[in-house]
Amino acid sequence: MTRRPHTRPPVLADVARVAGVSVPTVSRVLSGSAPVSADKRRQVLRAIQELGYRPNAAARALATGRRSIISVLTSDTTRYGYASTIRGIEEAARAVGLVVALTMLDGDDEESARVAVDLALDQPLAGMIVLEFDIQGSRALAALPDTLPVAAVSSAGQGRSVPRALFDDHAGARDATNYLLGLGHRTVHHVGIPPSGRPSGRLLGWREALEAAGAPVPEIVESDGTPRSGLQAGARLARRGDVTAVLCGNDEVAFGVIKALQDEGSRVPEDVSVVGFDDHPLAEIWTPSLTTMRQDFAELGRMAVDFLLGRLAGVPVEAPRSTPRLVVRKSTAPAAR
Amino acid sequence: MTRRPHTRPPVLADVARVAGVSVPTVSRVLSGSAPVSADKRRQVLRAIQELGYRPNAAARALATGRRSIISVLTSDTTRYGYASTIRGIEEAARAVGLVVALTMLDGDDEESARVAVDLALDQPLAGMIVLEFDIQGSRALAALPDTLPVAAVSSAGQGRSVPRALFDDHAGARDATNYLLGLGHRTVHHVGIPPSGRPSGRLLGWREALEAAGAPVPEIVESDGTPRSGLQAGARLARRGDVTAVLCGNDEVAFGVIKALQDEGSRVPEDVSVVGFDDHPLAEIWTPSLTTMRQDFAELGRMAVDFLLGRLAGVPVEAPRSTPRLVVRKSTAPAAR
DNA sequence: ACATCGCTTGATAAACGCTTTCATGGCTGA
DNA sequence: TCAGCCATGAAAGCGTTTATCAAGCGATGT
Repeated sequence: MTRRPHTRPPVLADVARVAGVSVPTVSRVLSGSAPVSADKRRQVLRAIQELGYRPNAAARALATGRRSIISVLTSDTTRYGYASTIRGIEEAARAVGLVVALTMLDGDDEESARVAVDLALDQPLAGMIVLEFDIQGSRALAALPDTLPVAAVSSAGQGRSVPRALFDDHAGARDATNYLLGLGHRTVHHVGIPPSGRPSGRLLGWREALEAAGAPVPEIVESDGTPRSGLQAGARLARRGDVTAVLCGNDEVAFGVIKALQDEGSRVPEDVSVVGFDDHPLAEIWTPSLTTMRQDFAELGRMAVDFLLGRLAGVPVEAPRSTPRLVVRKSTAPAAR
Repeated sequence: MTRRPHTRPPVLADVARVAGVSVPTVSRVLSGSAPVSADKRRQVLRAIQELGYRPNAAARALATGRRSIISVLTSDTTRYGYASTIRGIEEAARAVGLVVALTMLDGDDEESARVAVDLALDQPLAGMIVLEFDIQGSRALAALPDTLPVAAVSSAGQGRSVPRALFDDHAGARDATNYLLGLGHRTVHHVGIPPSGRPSGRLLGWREALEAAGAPVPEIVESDGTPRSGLQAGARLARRGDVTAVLCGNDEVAFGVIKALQDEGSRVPEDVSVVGFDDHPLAEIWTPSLTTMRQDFAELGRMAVDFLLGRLAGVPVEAPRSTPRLVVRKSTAPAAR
């Protein structure tokens, strides 16, 4: 049982009284905004120590007008890409003394986007970062008032209304597809994940590469981005019979696809090559280890913060961009002849 | 290029002026704390709409003394257990109109714990939840002032100084070990993950079950909780030669252990049974699918919030407790004779 | 019918805890 | 002795909420 102190917490005036100085003097010691003589400073510090004084954040925010919260809006916090981006944002924010507030967007109608946004805006925000990896993110972006500094983290080629830190999954998907074509596969199938609005960059890059190579463009197999949906997608691919190469929208889906293919008797990579997207921590110890497009999400999150802060400071910053890199492992092989 | 409005945001006084009423009247419309005539109310609402007014959270917090932020301290945001717990916390907090602030504890010395705690305390906090899954969490807990309402999420059997929402991994590990012994295994090896202080509940439950059954207690193999470290642990186990059953500290480690065992020529489950902990989303599609102790982290997070809120309201709430449940899949089998 | 009372509604003012501007008084240095 | 500097304190905000007060107005009692 911890003692619940019913006495109100000490305030600046208490410190001043105990130290025998005026309120502004204490404030100056705290902020260093003006010189204070050595012994007064010492007395003040001692009083602070003694009383266990902590500045009231609300009062400080009100007086200074400085905001110290970055709000992050996201539809998910557990999946790899999301969680890593959030980690990057938090690290960068913490490095400059800002705190990250997290609000989930659950429900993909506009009403719930509005509710979530309202909740987030109830805080005194320095700025906001929206993870626009999916439709929920886009909805939230649309529901934001334009008076607030916002940065989105999203796939290149989305709308241009809001400043964005971009990951170029368009180029990434093109590279991955070309890699598979280069292995001799006649074409490449695609397991899509839910896009944030228009067709995803991954889809576009994939299609572009196929068309450029004169390869047929197969029908897309949809998934919701989870391993379980990958399982279903894999089963459908296995039934087609003519599939030799698959590009998946993310690694979690790729895991499911591989599993389903194996369950249906296809060997990976001997019969079917599979490429993922993101480089999930388990990709390298999957069986077979997964060839994937590595995406540095944490870096992306950090870039988003720097970008937002730069804009806040009035410095014109170019929208940062991160391009995924191919990591070749054991889930891909030259086409069988 | 979005228009950057250099005009300061509208305040209550602006609304009052536009609506032609006094400031407190606007406030009353907003909070409903006192009746306001119908047409004044209408005018006020129209003015709010027109100006795009948003109450200043800092001012409101200062005036009311109400705090709307729950701070979450955690050493990790990406791993499954952590991320899921955070999700549960966020959901429960949002349901009651609170916002979650996330601060990472990175560095396991006391100094960095103090820095992180200070940053978090710079906000006007309703309360704090510490994820005490590891030593960083314990450090942070120790660095907290005792004037703040705190709840920890931790393993049963840890210290009692702070109110905690508990997950009973002690009982879970005992159950898992008994299950393996029941399959006829002579003993069960354990791959540990970093504890939060004293020996982890998982370790204790495991040892307790072995001793109760009169089985030998093998030396523990350590890991850091990542798949990669599981790989090393698995390799070491494979070299021992006499291992037929392994209880892993979490699923990520179990994945690595299985992979390494397979690489070394052991079959799972025919030669070695492996049990994980947590029920990671990939556990069911691993090859072989992973038998594990399912832990409902999201529920645990929700319980922690309810617990904290109950204590804040002065209602004496019993510390909630969640016990993991065995999920049998294909990574375990009766001992070979 | 008139003064009185109670009730609704609006306004004035104080408070929340801090920062910041400005004025003041004591020093220093020439 | 006086200009100039420094440390310090008094006071005015920051944008809300809330208590207190005053005014308006219909209803009531005689």
